[in-house]
Amino acid sequence: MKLKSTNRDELLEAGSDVRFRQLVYDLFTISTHMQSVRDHVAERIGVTGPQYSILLAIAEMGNDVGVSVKRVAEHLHVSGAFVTAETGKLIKTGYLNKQQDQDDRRAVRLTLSTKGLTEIERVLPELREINDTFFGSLNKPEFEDLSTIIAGMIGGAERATENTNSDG
Amino acid sequence: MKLKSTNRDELLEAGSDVRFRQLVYDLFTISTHMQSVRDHVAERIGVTGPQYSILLAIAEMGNDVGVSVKRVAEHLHVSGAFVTAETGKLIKTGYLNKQQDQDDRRAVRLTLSTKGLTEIERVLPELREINDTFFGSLNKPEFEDLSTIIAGMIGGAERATENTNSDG
DNA sequence: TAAAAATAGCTAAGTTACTTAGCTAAATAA
DNA sequence: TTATTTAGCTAAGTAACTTAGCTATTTTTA
Repeated sequence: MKLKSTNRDELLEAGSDVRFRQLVYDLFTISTHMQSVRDHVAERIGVTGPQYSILLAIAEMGNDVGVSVKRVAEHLHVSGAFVTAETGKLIKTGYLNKQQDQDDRRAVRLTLSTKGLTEIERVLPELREINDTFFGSLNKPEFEDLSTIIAGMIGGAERATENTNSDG
Repeated sequence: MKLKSTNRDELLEAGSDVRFRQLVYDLFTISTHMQSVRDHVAERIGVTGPQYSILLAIAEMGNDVGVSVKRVAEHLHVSGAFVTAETGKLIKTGYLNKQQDQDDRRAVRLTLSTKGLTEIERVLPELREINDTFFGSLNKPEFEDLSTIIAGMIGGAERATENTNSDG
């Protein structure tokens, strides 16, 4: 079976794309494991995986002022409706607070509650341990190379998927 | 907000894990885009994303002899039941063939049908174009570094998730 | 400045991609 | 030979989303 999934010489070895395909497969595998970690940590603090992502997004993007549903949705690459639904649950279970944005009264300011903050902090030591195992193979230059290379790929990844939705 | 999601000095910059967290976030983003590509290519040949993964797994793992449900499930990190269900649909729609394994009559040998093979090949030129955009930022040494680093991470990723299921 | 268009969020309804549990049949180990 | 394990299948359920359509605002434009 000849599959040859790239034309670029840079990604071929002696004309073969075997290493390239292995890379794609490995990236999938890593991503699966990253999801498992996230789900595990989420479970520890009593929320689902996606809910944990939402809590973290708010923590990272500005828990002081609060974050809109839209910003969370864009950050996580999910629909606004989904964020509305899940943040609703997180409010009901006491992890989040929500206020109307006084500058734009259509919008909303989501912030972590004390419970939300506490729980995120409570799980941090375990998260660090897991991450240190997960990324244990990386030394400093590898970490830096990987960061740089992966960050550099985002643009291409976006461009590659742009024309991928709905056209002929 | 101090989150600090790793203890390892190698992953910190001036004590901050900002770059590390960005890496984790970027890996998630890349993986989302990879999924989009897969779903798009799948749609082109008339199957769902997971079904396309199954077809590819069989193509890669040995379409000549045929592949068991179990091997496909392990390769894709999904349950056997799911592979049974999806391959059932792929047989009904004519992309796959299934025979009993004569050496182990509990087991099964899945192979691509002519249609399955043809469709995979028909979409290859477009897949190559997409991949070349997606991975367009990589030059040869970057590709090699990335492949090596990511491959090296698999073990740690597995170890990190091992104790992540069900224990206290 | 009034009307038109765009934007933020919410609700309802649906879909997809899975999983677990329990079964049968065959293979392997005790 | 019996007990255990393994491969696959079926049935039932669930989590994680999506789209479409609505209302209330805000922004644009004519």
